[in-house]
Amino acid sequence: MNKTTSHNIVIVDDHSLFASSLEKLVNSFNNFNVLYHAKNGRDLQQKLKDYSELPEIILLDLNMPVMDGFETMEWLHENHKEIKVLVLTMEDDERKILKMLSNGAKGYLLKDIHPDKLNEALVQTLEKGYYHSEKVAESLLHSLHSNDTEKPTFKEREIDFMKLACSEMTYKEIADKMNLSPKTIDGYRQDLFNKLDVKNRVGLVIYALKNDISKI
Amino acid sequence: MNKTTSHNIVIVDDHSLFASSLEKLVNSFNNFNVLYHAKNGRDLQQKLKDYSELPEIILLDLNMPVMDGFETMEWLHENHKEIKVLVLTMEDDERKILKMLSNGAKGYLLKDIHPDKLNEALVQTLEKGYYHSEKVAESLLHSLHSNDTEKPTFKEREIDFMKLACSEMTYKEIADKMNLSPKTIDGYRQDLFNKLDVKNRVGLVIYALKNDISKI
DNA sequence: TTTAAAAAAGGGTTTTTCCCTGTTTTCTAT
DNA sequence: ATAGAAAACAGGGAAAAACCCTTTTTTAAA
Repeated sequence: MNKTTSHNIVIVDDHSLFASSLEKLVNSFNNFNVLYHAKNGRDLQQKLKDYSELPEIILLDLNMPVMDGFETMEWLHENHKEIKVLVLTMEDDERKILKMLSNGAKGYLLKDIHPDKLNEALVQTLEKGYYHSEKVAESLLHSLHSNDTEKPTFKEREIDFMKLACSEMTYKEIADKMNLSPKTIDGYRQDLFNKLDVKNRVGLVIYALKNDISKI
Repeated sequence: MNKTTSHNIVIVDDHSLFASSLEKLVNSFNNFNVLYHAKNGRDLQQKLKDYSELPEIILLDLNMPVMDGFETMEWLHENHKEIKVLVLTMEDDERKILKMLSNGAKGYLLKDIHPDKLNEALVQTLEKGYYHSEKVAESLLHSLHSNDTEKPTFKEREIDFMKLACSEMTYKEIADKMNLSPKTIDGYRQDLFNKLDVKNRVGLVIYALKNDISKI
């Protein structure tokens, strides 16, 4: 492996064990080299300044403290359009995939993929400028005609509400916490009851727990 | 690094990207060598048979399809007591920690730890037979203290009621099903609220699920 | 700029839940 | 048998949840 021909990668992930492990893997690929990794978006901003060399590709996680993947993506799109970003996360939520891709991500990879796929993604991103797995393509198509009876899709705020509903809080308290009127919460509640075909709050709680929307 | 003095590790994790990455990391440690990785418990059973060499330490994830970490731990404890198991997961739930340790796990590590900690854990597990982080020690102590205060005892009918409360039935419907007056049910409800220190039915449901009184 | 859709609120009613306070029945131990 | 304790039953009233229908505000799109 010749260092002069190798392409620089940066990993952004708060799970340092994963990041360190991933670094070894990426370094083992032909012509790829991990410059450094950052714990979150803020950390990345600092390190992009501190290091003279810019990466060609950033592998970006979504769930991070301080500055998450969404914010980071927006900032990179504004300030470093030349860096190609591949999202690398466990979240296979359709909404999130679409959000990141429309914010300029060049690809969306799930953490349970085979290492060869990652290598392929990196190579293809350099060559073609993007990489889209079958899964992502599927999601995109699915989102176009999602009239089927499968898992309903939730809005961000609905998910927030469901999580809070899985607690001893009253709806009024939930409204306060979400900075919304109790009436708006009542609207979310009603929509969810209809959408999920449940009769009351306990039914909603059970649904949320069954589908890993909330954990106890 | 001398291969004859290096200790064999096996990784059990369905996230193949993480597993492959972790393999590189572990191989980079002094005197450790990853034999192979398995996608789940079933896969592990097969590979333990197929390979002539047994690992000294298994790094085990919890959330896996087909055969999860809990089942796998039980099986290993029955059939391969000589292999030391370190749980490596994202779940920091106290009950899961206790469950795995009482099933014979030699340590419990979170995936966001620093790589050095993993190295330390592996070394210590070989030397002392176990590795317990501060977090795990905390959980154990906490569970001991909470042992005295809690664990209320339930009557048969109270348990029946709790199970039914974890459904969309109203108290009236539960009363019908249990052949009791709604007011009697109201009495059970009240007693349980006081006994368990919960505010409302959702609190009761969460308690019942957490303590395996009811399953969903 | 008009239009349409989605999100957020409001008003008002019924049902369920919650909580306090009791009475009656059942069981059990002396 | 009988007092004491637990279990079952119950009334009244306040609060929360559930339900339904309408209106305003925000957002995105044509």
